[in-house]
Amino acid sequence: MTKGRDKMIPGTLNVLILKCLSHGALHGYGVSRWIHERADDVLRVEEGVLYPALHRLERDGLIEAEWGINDTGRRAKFYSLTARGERELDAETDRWRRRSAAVSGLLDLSPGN
Amino acid sequence: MTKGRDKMIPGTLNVLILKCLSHGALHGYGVSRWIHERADDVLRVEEGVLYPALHRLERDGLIEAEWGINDTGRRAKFYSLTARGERELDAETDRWRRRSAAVSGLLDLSPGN
DNA sequence: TGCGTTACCTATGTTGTCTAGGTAATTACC
DNA sequence: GGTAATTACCTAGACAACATAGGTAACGCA
Repeated sequence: MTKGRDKMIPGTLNVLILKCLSHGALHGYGVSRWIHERADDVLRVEEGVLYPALHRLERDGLIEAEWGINDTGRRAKFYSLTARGERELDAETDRWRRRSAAVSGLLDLSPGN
Repeated sequence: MTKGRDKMIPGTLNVLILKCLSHGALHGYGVSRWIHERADDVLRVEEGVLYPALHRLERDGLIEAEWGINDTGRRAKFYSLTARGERELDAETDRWRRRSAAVSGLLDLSPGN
């Protein structure tokens, strides 16, 4: 139905952001590139989706932001995981594994049941 | 975050319904049970979610409905896949595999990258 | 000077899910 | 005979999230 490049699986963006930040603090633009590059172009986060998501996660206390300077001396807002964010990452990762396995299991059923 | 029983992964309900109907015509209530039982209680479709989804799929020409009688002589609306629905099932299944593999791949990355 | 990239942001529309109802017929139980 | 559970269908309203389409600004480079 959706033509062209793939976007996100709804409901997976938060956990992907948390996962990305578990490797260290990073700014929004970097998160977007991280997801896109490591997913081999299969997933892409539009900026109009990413920034609101970062703000929600910050509002919910799962990540926290701090203005800083990147490698090239440019100012950027660096996000990092809070303790709650780490716990949430673990919980949501488990949740994803359980549920995606269930979906894949159903889709793998052969026509004869 | 979400307590108790799991619900759907957003965006997967349509393809699961199509998959279910690929085993033969079935009424809405049966689709709901099929998903719930085969997913070992990991996924559950509430009726308030299922019926609107069936109506959307019918509106989009992916399934078609016909009133009939079930095993126990009770009247029920049986849904079956159209040709377009079958093609859509294949396309969406591929799409799911590609994207869920990407998500799982990211979540499986070890902390050191 | 102008383009591309990095970096951030918001607004609006649309869709989909969640919750919470409601109807009606049949079956099972007390 | 009454009532509860099950099967089977449906809608309405709220909310969250994604898609799209904008916009700002600073920097590097040709």
